[in-house]
Amino acid sequence: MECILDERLIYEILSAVEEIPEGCVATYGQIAQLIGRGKNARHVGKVLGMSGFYGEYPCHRVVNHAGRLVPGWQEQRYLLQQEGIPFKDEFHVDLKRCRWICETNLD
DNA sequence: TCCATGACATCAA
DNA sequence: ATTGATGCCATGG
Repeated sequence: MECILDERLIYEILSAVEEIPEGCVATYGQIAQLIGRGKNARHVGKVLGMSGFYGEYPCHRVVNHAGRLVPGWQEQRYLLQQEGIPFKDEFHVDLKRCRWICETNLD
């Protein structure tokens, strides 16, 4: 298996994602900041895209800054609704109400 | 090294 | 809401 990204980065990202509590969602940028890499938001998405290869993670609880769901991944909406995540419309969650507030992130 | 790509972020129209 | 520009950083050709 060719290394896609630094093993450490992958570990940090997946660990952070695993911390997202049920009923909450986090943004890519938020996860990036959580692991001390605010600039690497894009890598978060990249890793999540292969998260299934590393194990099972609640990657459906990660959305972009606008609260938009992953383009092309229909099942995500279903999964989030099962957890009671509030939606603004078909493709956007209501970040104001379900954004994960993490102390590590608040500092 | 240069260029393209990506489940992104932020700001300006 | 949508589009474009810019920033960011790792990976791959």
